Amino acid sequence: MNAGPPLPPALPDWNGDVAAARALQVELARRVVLADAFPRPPRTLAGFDVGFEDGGATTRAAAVLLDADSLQPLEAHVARVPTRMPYIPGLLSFRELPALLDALARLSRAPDLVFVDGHGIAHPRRLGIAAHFGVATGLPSIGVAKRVLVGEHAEPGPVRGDAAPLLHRGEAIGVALRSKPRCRPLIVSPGHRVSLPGAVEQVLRCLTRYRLPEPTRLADRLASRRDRGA
DNA sequence: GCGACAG
DNA sequence: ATCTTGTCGC
Repeated sequence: MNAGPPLPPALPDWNGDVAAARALQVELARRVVLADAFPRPPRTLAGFDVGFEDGGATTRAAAVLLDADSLQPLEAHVARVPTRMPYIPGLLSFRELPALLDALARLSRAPDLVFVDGHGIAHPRRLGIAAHFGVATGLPSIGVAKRVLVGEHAEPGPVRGDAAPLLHRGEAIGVALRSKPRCRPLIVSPGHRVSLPGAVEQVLRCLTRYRLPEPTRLADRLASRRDRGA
């Protein structure tokens, strides 16, 4: 194996110490691998997203497993856990990861590639929720966010597939990708065991008629309560 | 000191 | 994220 140094505690109980949480992110970010290390092409994909109930007291996470070729869902699960921490920009993963891991455990098999709603390395310390999820589980992951957290980018062209690099402190940390005409671009960034070009390539492969790629779109519907049966 | 700020 | 109806546009 190639385990490398053991992982620092990924989810310490929240005690309000923002500085300590940030320091842990810097430590975990060192474990992120930005090279494509997943089955190519992948056979199964998984999409993850989080929502809240009871005025935020309960965190609800959705996990959807899909066939990579047909993009059809194979399994869908929802996990509910008590919310332990408030939302703090830059520390999102500490708040949402517990629920996501619970949802992941419900899948009957491990996916070849994971898509998480939120950023990968397009984060102040390069550890957005998708990257944290990847390092914590060892699974290849990609971050698909609807808005920028850090960095700047030019307006991408109007055609699906047009992209503009997201830059931060001289680094290309992601891409603003036009996934659908007349819609704000998605911010795609590598999570773990995926390169930036690889992340964009895989997201493009999952686009149909909507703004979000299928894995994240399906998880989004389950997590956000507007999953009107059928 | 004044904004910005994933979900 | 969530609170919320109808409405403008393709």
